[in-house]
Amino acid sequence: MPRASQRPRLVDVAEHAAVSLATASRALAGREGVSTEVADRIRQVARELGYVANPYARTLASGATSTVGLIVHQVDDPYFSEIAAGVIQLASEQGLLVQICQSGRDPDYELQQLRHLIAQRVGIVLISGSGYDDPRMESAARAELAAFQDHGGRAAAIGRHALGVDAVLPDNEAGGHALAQHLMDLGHRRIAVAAGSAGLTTVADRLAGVSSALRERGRSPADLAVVHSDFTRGGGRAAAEQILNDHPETTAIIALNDAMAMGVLSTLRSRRVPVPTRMSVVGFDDVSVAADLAPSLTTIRLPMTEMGRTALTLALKPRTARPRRRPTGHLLVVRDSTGPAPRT
Amino acid sequence: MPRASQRPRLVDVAEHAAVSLATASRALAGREGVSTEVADRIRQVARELGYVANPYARTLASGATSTVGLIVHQVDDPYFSEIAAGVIQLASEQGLLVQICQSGRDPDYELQQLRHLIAQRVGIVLISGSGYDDPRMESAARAELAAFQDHGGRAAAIGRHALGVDAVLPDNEAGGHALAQHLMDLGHRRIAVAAGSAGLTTVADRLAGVSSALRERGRSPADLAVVHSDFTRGGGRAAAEQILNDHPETTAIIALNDAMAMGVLSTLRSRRVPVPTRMSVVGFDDVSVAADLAPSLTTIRLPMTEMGRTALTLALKPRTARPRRRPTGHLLVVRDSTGPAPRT
DNA sequence: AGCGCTTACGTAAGCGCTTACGTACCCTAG
DNA sequence: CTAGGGTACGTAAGCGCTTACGTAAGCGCT
Repeated sequence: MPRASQRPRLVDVAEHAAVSLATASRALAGREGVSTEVADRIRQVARELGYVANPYARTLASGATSTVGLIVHQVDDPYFSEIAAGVIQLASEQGLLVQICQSGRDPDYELQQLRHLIAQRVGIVLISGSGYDDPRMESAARAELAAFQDHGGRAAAIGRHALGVDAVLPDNEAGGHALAQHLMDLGHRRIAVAAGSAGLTTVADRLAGVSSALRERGRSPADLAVVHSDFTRGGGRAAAEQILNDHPETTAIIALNDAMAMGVLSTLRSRRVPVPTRMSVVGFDDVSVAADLAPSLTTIRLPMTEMGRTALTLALKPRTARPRRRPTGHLLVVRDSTGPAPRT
Repeated sequence: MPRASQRPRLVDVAEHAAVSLATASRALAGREGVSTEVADRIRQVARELGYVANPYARTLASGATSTVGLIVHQVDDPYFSEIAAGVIQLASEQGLLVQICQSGRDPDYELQQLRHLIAQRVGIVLISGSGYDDPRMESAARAELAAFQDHGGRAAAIGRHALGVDAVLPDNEAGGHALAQHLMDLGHRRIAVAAGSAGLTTVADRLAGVSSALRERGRSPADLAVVHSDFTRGGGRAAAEQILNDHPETTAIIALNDAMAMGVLSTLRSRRVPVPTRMSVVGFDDVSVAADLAPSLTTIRLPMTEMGRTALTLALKPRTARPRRRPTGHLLVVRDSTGPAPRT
């Protein structure tokens, strides 16, 4: 078979520089044992020839990959695309490539994608999105990741815990707490929650924060109407419909992410419910459009892009005995979608 | 050196099936020259062992990569994230992996990313986003892609022409035309355009459509105020400010993409300019949030996700003598951001 | 002077696959 | 019964790199 590519190879560089393959390799890798003089010559030749190492050969020989696999639920969901942007930014700065996969919010498919990425020999796996309450699924993923890391891979989770790997985690509970407090401060007593799928840990955590805030003020959790749907705009619309129908006394809706909040706002608009005068709405995440909605959305800001970068940073460091947790800051951003509770 | 990975190799499969390496390879690749009986046995063994081919070794040996490189301006821009979603979907169905790069709307950096992807030996390059009017840049990219394709690579462009590769292209001119016509039908006479960077072909094309529509109705292009900024929300805000200040007679703003339209709406809201009663606004692309804005946005719908899929489909087909062009449909979607021109 | 140590480089053995080519076998035709 | 040709499989040569190990030269030391 003829050579597949016409690109210059390491031997070409070595020949031009009149050294051996090994020396050329060492020089370009910046490793010890090459005099600065020779190393400079080799680098010079490589530049002139436009030499770029073949990553396939390199990986095959060394066993060390330089590509990172990123699993998100959906890239066209702003929450995930902002995370992806952060990961890609940092990866690009580090000369790494990012292979991206969509799980479509399906735990089975996600596990399959994870296996696929590992089989493809990526060096780093980043997995984002909420975890699932399904213990079978989580332990399968955990086992897969553990085996992966035992063979020298590195993994980190974004916004997700309990996988036995390093994680960058927002304080979902505190965020939920802050939202509920904000609404209670405004005098709201009948609060409804538009929640994502019941099986998600993120949902459970954010909800727990909301409940605890109510409890602290002596409210009964029974005062809280929780409607489960899914973490999409469509899910938000559905949840809002149900809230309006089943809990007409509601004066404030906590959507557990911004996508749902957008759906909620959309339904309220079409049902001619004025926001915030008749109904306050809050979201969670602060995706970049949140500020441009009408009314602009009160929400909890998470630094998604930074979370992506941090996760990759964690994964680039050597593994520690116990998985690390990097908390992320969060911030209540008050905008125009919340206001005082209407007089009854 | 010890073996890098503990994963089963092809030799393991071959041994367990009591055949040679070559036969095992042939059987798993589904190539000729293996009796069905033996092939079945090999596949069976492979399954039992959980064998997955090492893509690095495979690529090194065969020279044929199975990863596609995708260049976008920014993944957290909904236009691009929807395209990316389409590409990733189809790639995943085909067992391909997607390596994604952000050019950050910088032609130099984009060229660099392109070179990097090619150096990384991806098999397919998809490049999206507008082209640049800079002939030096475009011809450098074109040359790079031509060389890449001559060495067996495949490339396709999304929403971008003149690169000498297959392209899936919306009819930007017709879209611009339709928007202008829609506004004129509503009685608008003083129309302003919030355009992206002047150097982009997409901007030129969409603008040309707008101008031609005006000309057909006997309007002078001088009636059209064109403000250049960039294709982001911030750019839309800036453009809107300038339009309000310098062209107060304007009753309708054509934003040349939805991101800018969102910025325009945001500025109008803060300046208390009612939409559409005092000012109509249209966008271009129909990103998924466009329908959820307040007011919902009149815009031209482009099938971004499908465009991503189509581009990959094109790239998976053998190259033709002349680059193919796949037009995409477009559709004027009338929503609440446009209305009759106010009486003067 | 001779010893060992370090330094700088070369040699060559893989990494796990694909594939050109060689070989054994069986079938059919002459 | 043998030549010719097809089929099924094995052998081995790479793909372009990394790296363990070998070697030769230079150094200081006793």
